[in-house]
Amino acid sequence: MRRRTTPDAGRRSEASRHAILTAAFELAGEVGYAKLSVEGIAARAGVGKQTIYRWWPSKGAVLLDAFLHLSEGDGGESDGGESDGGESDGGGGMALPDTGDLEADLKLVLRATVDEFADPRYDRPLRALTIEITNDPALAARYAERLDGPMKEAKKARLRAAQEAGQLPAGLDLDVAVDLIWGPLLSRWLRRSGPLTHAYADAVVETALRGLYAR
Amino acid sequence: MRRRTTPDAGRRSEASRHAILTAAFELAGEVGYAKLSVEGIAARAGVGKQTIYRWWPSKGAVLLDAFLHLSEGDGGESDGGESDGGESDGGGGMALPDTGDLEADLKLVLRATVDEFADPRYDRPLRALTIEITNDPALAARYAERLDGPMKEAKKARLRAAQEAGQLPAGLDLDVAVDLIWGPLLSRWLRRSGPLTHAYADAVVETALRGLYAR
Amino acid sequence: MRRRTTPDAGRRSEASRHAILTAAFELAGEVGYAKLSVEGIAARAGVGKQTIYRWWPSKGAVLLDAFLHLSEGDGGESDGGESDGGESDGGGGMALPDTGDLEADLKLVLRATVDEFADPRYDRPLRALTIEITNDPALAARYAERLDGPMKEAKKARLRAAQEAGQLPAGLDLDVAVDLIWGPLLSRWLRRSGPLTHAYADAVVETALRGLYAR
Amino acid sequence: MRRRTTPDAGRRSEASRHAILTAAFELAGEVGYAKLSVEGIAARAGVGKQTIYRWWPSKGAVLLDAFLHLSEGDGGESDGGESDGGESDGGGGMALPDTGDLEADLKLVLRATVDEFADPRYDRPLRALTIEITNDPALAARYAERLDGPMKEAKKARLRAAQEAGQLPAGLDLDVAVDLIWGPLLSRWLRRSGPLTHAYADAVVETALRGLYAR
DNA sequence: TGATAAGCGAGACGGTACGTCACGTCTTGTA
DNA sequence: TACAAGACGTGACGTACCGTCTCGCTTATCA
Repeated sequence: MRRRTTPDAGRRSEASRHAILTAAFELAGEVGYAKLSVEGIAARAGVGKQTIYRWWPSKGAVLLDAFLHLSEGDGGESDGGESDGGESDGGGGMALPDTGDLEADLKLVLRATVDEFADPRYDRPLRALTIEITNDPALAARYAERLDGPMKEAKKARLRAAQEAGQLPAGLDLDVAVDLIWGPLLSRWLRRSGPLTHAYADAVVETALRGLYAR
Repeated sequence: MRRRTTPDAGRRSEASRHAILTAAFELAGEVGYAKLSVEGIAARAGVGKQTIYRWWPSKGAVLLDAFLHLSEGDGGESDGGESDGGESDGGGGMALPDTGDLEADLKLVLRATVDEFADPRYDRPLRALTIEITNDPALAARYAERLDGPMKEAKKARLRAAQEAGQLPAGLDLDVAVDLIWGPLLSRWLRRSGPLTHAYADAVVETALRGLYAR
Repeated sequence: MRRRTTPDAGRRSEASRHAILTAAFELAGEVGYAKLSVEGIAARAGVGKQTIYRWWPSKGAVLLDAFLHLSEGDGGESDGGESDGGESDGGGGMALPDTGDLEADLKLVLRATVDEFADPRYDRPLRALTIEITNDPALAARYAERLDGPMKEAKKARLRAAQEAGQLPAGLDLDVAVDLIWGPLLSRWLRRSGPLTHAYADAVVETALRGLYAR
Repeated sequence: MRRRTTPDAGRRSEASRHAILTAAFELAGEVGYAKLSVEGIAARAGVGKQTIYRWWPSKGAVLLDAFLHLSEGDGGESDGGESDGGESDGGGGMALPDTGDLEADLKLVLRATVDEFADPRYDRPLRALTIEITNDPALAARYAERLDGPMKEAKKARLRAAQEAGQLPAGLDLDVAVDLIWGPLLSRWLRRSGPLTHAYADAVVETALRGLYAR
């Protein structure tokens, strides 16, 4: 079901690739997931549909590459980098701020993410990508590897620094910790289950750090 | 010349309604969101497409009602409760277990949710519904009102009981607390960003209760 | 496939019947055959669809009765009936003009028919009826009996009068004669194969009377 | 964002075109006008509906091309003549028989047409086409140009030959003459207003030639 | 003179077909 | 050989009507 002969990447048109990724991201921002079509992307990019199908297995894969494209100078098929300081950018050599004040640093980052979610230009493409990932485990794996993974490493690195500074216990499971801080935001954003404000971001950070039991 | 008003619910066929909701839920479980079609639902339910379009504004609305239908004896357009002790069932007068041991109770509930997510029969319809909600604010609002809201109330009720028993501080923001406990699960489930196990559920509960700072 | 118990015509609503026939004729004139629907007729007449299906076997039957309705004071289910001096009106005891001058009389009648065909208010319903008849032999039979038959009798009566006056040969087949005079008009009208003018009507009459051979 | 211009006929699939025209004609013959659907034609032709809608503006246009297709080796969009010696075939370079005996020649042709009308395989498609033409002036124009026109020329050519041989008067309006001969047949066929026999054909020819007045 | 059954308006129902959109594949011609 | 262009078979969309089927609600006999 996939193309059988790997296309000659050497002949690949960089101009078309760039146009496609840009068009995909912009269209996702303008029309939303439901009306995002390969035909629309091809038309906006001034490209034949086949050029998309030749290089990407699905609409979601294009979208994922569009995010990768943004979060580096590019990076589509290169290596390395990824992701964001919020939910979509940052990555690679990217690191979370480290002023020594973990709580302040986390609030800064989460507030930035909240702002991102509030901008339809990012909110909609991000929702589109999230939906594709939700539906497609293969895409989710690639997302984890290329976008979320590096970002998660940056998050864990910041927590590990706090750990080493004695601000967090040595036995803390950093994967759980990261989920505890970023999971609430994500779930409220996706389901629109409540207002997504700086105050909420602050409250999540404070509560996650100190726990429900005590204050 | 066309009718604009709400159709006469008095003449509505209960048999068709039931068949549609059942078909929608089952099909979502069998074929997944991407291949879930109104035509497919109508065919499986033995119903004309128009009967779906007459009563529901979108595929997502059908799916939401299908969940409501499950979580009560029915209740599509009736009143009252709904929702679940995990993520999709439970509801109405439904309450979280209260043995006095908050941590154990929460672990029990989260483990049940984890199990639910592991069953494709629930995982897939739930993903489908989540995607629809992600795309459609109106549906999200109805979801919040009819399914998530009552569930959230049950969750907050359990936390409030703990608060009143002095196990949680009086000033705790219960909305944030609920997100802190259930958000991590949700985000890991949707993005498949890590294994979803009982151990993970336990770790989330423990960490959320005690906070990152201390162990 | 038709209703099994003859409805009680005694209880039949004359108001509804009238409204339906009027609506059918007017709608046919306004929207044309292609967009003429039973639902549309019912809506325009302020009548339930069932009331149409109860009394008529098809849309075409309604249309035929609408013409019958026009061509008498009414006459839908009564007897007698008949048609027109042109193509759609006239009828019952109706007779073609007889001034003694056959040629002039025929020209008068054919010119009137031409005028009728030029008025969309008659042209379109007439086309609609003709189409229904073309498709439905049973309807064609009823048309022949109720509308065209009486008209044809009137035409033949006029020709017979001429015959008796020695203007036409005794052996003339009047059915063929009628077709020869009215057929050309009909065919040019339906296929729009040429201009339909008074001059054309005159030429047809003259040529039919004298034949092609001689002038 | 949609294409408005004529699609690129250069890329058109001849196989699909042929299959569509054949299917349309056959289906019209089998199920009749009322049940002739674009979906049915597409299914029978093994073709997507869009391929029909891409190249034809209406069901009637397909049907017309199907007749054109038959009456030549093909000729859908090519040039040249077509049409029929009776009512649907013949055309182009086609000519009516000319033995020098006009009356006999015309009887021969009209009898052939009568036979054609008696065969459901031609009767039904012909009715379907006639209905479409009745409803659609644009289609009627194209019909006049491509099918009826060439046929009419052939008919007029035969009459002109008789004229030149002194069998018909020089001043005879050939358009009227053609209508006088073929109109009666057409109108009797469409409305089923009487038996359509060889005897009738003969009588029409004889009466048209000699006129009603004298014998 | 009141029950009773029909016709009636309304319109929901299971269907078929409409004409459109997008899918992913394939073909053609250009550079 | 990659590309733009776009036709193709496929299948779903959401809408319009089909003809059938209840629902109350008149209304007009007939017990």
